[in-house]
Amino acid sequence: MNQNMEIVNRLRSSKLRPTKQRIKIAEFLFNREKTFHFTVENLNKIINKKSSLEKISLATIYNTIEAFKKAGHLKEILTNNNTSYFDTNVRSHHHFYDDDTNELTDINFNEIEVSKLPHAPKGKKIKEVEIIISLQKS
Amino acid sequence: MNQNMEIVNRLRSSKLRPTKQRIKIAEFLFNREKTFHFTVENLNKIINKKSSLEKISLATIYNTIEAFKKAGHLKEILTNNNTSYFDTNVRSHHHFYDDDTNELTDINFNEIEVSKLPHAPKGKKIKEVEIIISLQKS
DNA sequence: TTTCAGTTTAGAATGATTACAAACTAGTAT
DNA sequence: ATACTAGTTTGTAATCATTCTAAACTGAAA
Repeated sequence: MNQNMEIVNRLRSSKLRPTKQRIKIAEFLFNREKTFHFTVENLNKIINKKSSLEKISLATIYNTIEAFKKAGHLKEILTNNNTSYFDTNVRSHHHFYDDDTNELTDINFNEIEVSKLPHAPKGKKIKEVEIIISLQKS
Repeated sequence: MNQNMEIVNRLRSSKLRPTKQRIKIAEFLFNREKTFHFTVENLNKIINKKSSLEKISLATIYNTIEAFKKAGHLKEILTNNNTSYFDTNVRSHHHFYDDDTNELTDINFNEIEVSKLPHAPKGKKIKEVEIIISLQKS
């Protein structure tokens, strides 16, 4: 209950009650160096692998991911695959999407540059600019 | 069977047998001035509205849209909504996506500009660059 | 006019996600 | 400590989009 304090505080400051399920998922997702791309099904398999003592229900994983997303700890990535992908890197950045393998890769922020942006329609403002570069075999 | 010739030829030149279902859908989609954004469910409702004499099955609509997409007559648009959106405008262009209403709007090609692109990972080449600007109430 | 590969169809199957209602629990007040 | 309550978790059912399937149908070539 000590190396968890950082995670617990992170949850508290997002008004998320630090339950053991949320702590376990948050530790898994956020205590890592490289950013992590995943689907819910994906995460479920890892979190609930046989060795896990306390299983977390799929519904809770969905709830938690949704809560983390709303709190700004996760970013949802767009693909044309009918599955949601999430990214632990919430800073503005973009992605390669491999149509053949369904794999996502980050694009380094300094490798892409938008020099001109439209203005939003009236009554609206720009929330986010997302660029996906889809790849195919060359 | 005359104002259809353009559509029929379009289908033929894509190696798509011009069946009455495909002709009907193609006429609806491509005989218009402004570009059209839709989901399959969307299109199904319009094509099969009560007044339609000959209904087209949902499976056929899915098949047809897939065939048109493969032939390059439709473009699939990415959103984080778990539904596929299509666009009759296949020229390279980008979109606003309104998170509140799930509506897509074209961004005029001269209103956005990418000045720097990453190179594709080895073995891969860039198929498409897609930019989605998500909007929220201001 | 026959033939057959390509197409359509209704309905079943699948996969992702959301809804639900009962059981549980973190945190607060007593 | 104890009780309380709103917030959470859970298993399961329900929903929604999409794909599969196998039988019936049809455009167009011979």
